[in-house]
Amino acid sequence: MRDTHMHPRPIGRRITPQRAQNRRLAQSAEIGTVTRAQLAVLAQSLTCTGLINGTESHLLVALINTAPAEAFDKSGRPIVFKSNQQLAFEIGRSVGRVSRMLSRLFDTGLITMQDSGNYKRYPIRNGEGEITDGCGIDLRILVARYAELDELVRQVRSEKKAADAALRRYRGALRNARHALATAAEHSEYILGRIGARVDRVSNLVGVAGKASSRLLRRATALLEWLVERLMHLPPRSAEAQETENMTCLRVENGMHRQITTPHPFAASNEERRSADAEQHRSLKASSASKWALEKSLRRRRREINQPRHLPQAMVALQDVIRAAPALKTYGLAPKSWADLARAVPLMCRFAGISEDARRRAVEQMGEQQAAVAVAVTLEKYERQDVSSPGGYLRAMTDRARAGELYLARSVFGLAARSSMEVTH
DNA sequence: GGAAGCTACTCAACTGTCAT
DNA sequence: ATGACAGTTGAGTAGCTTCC
Repeated sequence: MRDTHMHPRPIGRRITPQRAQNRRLAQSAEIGTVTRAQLAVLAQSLTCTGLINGTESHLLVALINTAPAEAFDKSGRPIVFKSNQQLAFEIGRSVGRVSRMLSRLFDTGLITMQDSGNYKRYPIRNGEGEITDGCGIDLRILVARYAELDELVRQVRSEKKAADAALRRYRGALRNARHALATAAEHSEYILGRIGARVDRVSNLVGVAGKASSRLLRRATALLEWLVERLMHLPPRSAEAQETENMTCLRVENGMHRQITTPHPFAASNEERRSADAEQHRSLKASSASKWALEKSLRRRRREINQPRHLPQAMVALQDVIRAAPALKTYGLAPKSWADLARAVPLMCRFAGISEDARRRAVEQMGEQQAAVAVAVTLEKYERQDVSSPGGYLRAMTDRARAGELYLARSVFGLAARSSMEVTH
């Protein structure tokens, strides 16, 4: 049955819980802690985080530059009263597009807006003519979120750098491996064929290198480098050296590691060619057991990229978490992967009022993924008013995790069941 | 003649939908 | 992703009518 109280067409800019929350956040901003120039630089950098696109960034920069620099001083009020028409003219887009982009920026929490009855933007001044408030585009939320957004930009940049480095190193390793195969004369056709097949297999598993995850690339690189070293008759690396390259864990985690005990797996003597080949087969078999396991783990990793990773302790799917915590949707969060959910943790904590310290401890104790689930559960319970102190609730969960008594899956499935009951009734 | 009230119109903003 | 269009809102304003 249709709700007769609902207007068929909502009039004016919609006020969602998230927008209301953003307004509250804007009011808590400490003006004077960030300059206009800093915000302009940040606004230009935000495109790399995926929060906004280029046009939205352009509009945001235009808004920041519209407010006088003094508006960001301690006694200032960074509120913009420019019309959509003027903004559209300045950024070379239509008025309708500007209106929509402002809504998007409002949703993303990069601006807030206070509309007047007739949508006109105007300042409210005190007796001395100073602007104390106004109906317009409020930039205070940028000041409030500056540290968080700046950190996000830095993080994304460093991840990109690491990903680029992994890509370059993988391409180099693949080139080296193929070159080593082409120039290696001292091995039999059979051995070269087998190693060549393994190089091809690694290359196929990685697929388009530019689209592969940096973790997958690093593992593939390590495998290729190992194959080259075997072709070059280099002695196996010491455990310490491997550890410094963050490789040890790769072998330990598959649980099938066999340490290479033969220092020179490929004998060179012509007289002993036959037996050496046999030895090579054996040593390749033995020493490559761990590497073969590594290839298997590469395949597994590839599957994990497309499918949600299961929690080590509780088999919870991302969809279960989303069903369990409709508050995520309420706040405009729609994680498509575990990484998305982990990235949303600072924002969720902000919405729930969970302190930085509580969040850090949860991540340290549970790991990013499980902590993200715990924070989502806390946010949902806070939204349902089941808990009055979300920070305390999260700390209690962290303590239970430390004691090995945290069963997040139960909470997730319980909340999901409650949500589906509420939907059906 | 001036004040008050009514009406029609303009303006600036929003959203939904459709086409490109 | 973007622009265009239709339909909506309420404040502001101009012009007209009515009343004192």
